[in-house]
Amino acid sequence: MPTDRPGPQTRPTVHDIARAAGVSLATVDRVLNARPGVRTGTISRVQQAIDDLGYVRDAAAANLARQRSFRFVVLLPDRDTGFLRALRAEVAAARPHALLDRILLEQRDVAAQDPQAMVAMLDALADDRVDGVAVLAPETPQTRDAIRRLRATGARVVTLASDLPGSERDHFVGINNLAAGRTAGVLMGRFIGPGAGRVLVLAGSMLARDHAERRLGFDRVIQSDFPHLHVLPTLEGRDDPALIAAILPRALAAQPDIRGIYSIGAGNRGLIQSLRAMGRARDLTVVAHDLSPQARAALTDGTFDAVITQDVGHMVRSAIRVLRAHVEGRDIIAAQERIRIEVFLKENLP
Amino acid sequence: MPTDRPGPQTRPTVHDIARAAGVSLATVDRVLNARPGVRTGTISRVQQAIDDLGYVRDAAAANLARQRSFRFVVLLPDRDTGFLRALRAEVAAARPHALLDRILLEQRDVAAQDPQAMVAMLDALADDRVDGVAVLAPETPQTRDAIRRLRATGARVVTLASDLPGSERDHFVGINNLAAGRTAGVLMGRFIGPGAGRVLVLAGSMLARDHAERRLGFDRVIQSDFPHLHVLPTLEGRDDPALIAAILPRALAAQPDIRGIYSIGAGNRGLIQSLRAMGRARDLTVVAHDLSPQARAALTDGTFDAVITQDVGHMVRSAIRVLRAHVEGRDIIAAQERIRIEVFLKENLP
DNA sequence: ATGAAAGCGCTAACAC
DNA sequence: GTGTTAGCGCTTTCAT
Repeated sequence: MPTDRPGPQTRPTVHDIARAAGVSLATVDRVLNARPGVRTGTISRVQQAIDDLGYVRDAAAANLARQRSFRFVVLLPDRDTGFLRALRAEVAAARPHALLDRILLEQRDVAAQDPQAMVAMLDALADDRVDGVAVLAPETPQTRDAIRRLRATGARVVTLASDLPGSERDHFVGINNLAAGRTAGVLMGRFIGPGAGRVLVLAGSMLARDHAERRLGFDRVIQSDFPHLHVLPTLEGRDDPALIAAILPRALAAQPDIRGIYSIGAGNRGLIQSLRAMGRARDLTVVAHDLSPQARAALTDGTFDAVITQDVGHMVRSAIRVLRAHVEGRDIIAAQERIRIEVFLKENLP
Repeated sequence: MPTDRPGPQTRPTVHDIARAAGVSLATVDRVLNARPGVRTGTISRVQQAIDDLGYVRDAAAANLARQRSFRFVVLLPDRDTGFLRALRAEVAAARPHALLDRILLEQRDVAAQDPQAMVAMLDALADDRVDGVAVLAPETPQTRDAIRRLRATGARVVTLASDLPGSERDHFVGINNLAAGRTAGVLMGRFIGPGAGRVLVLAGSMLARDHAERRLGFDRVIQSDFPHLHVLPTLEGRDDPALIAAILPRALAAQPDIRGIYSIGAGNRGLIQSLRAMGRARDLTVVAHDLSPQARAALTDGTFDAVITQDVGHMVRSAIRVLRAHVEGRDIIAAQERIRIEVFLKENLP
């Protein structure tokens, strides 16, 4: 029962267009690339031939002839979290593959505690000749403006992990963090079950848009679907194991009926250490983000109950594909660039 | 703080190799493609030059010169389930993109109720000249052998969704179904909570390896982590809404303490209809597979509690990439071809 | 405004 | 065995 077989077709080439339109290759090329110096009448004749023959440009051949190469830069905060470490590793892993496609991939760390550093770096790239930039930056008016300036130079920009709406970036590579927070909320609510109680929320910093969005989604779900749970104000651990080890026991002691912890962002190492030290690893329901080696271990031994992740390798490859498509003026396959909210429990670890 | 910038390098070409080794382009090409007719000494001289210069072949240029085109065929059972419908749609959607890479993509439906049909089709393809085949077939010794015969003709084969170990297929495109079953089990166990009860399992047919593996993973997790739950023998609904509507109420009536239903495979339409008709849509914990429009609606209105999915678009694109890499003798990026077990709850629907 | 011709990196006849 | 040469489909000087 044959269903769908295309005939063995031979695609038309620029030669076919040239012959059909009665012009030379050069003219076809000018029309194809919307270059000036062609009479309107000629343009329409060529366009007609293109449409008639159903011509589709061979991108590989075009790139070969063009000898075009791309320079893409990935900008990351210079912190040392599991997530950023993984991101850097994936960028490094992607470099040789990118090189095969004539893409030079650089990665630079930007001082995270200095708000001006990122702006300075973006402005430097605007002067430098760079084709595309993938950036993970906190949401400030200054970074937004710097990205706008960078875009104005013709460079393409994607935001990574944490979006910067209003910055005129071309694309956001990451998960829907509101939905991720909702997912965390429903896992927390259903795992804790019917009894009332409080939930502690731990975050690196609320300046990052991704963290703020997760918190919002989490709160909304708990409020609407699990009203018997009470979510406490965010505890900012600044990804500092020592700080977390100091504030967490105090917070747990202050409220005796805490039944769950939602770890919104970086700082899992300190959280895990503290929980184990306090002997509270098993009785609390803990939902965290980012499947680092530490988080994986915590999931395995029951310290964590669920970990929500985004595939960092996918993000890096997607950022490269999207930047390239934008530079070449091609469409992207939206579904392929959708970064998934992945849920891991002890039982489905890969 | 610059971290990682490669210098603006120009890749060596075949010309550079030829010059360095003191041979002609043709000889370089012979060595590169392991073609016969080159003295051992010459081979090693060329190989030396390749290594010294760090030459990497430009795949795009090679394909252009080679004018090679690929014929890939996707073989699917001729049933009309949401999953297969989605798979067909994705194949159709991928066709134009594939064509840009000189890949002719065909899709054929094979009679599902006739065990010989698939074998006949595979053998027909073995005679036909086809470069790659992606197949979704039940696991029988006959299909295994037919795939082995097909592979022997030089065609590359990937199994889709349901694996056929021992068939010598090149690759399996799909999720780890044992892990998917485990995931379903833990969601079921944790959502139902501490009280004892029974769980009904509904499947299309246990002949399919993917379904059998899911069942196994599910049983194992329930047994080890939720021993207070008792899993009943599989109810085979054959994806027939009428049949399911007939057997489901009987099964539910026979055991009063059924608290959950695990729908392993096709047949969600009938399940949803029956649950609504019986008024049991809300009180039972239902975990199902494959996010069809019906399943999505059931999740939204609370009939389903969780749906486990594999991204069908990803599967199709992955199958094409993998087949092509195998035909061209290239490596695949394993992480990119990993099909994820996705978990959807009402709150994190995309 | 248009065309002829060379060439991108690689492959494949066909000579020698 | 090895080399010469003519492309693959497209772009790009440089003439006209």
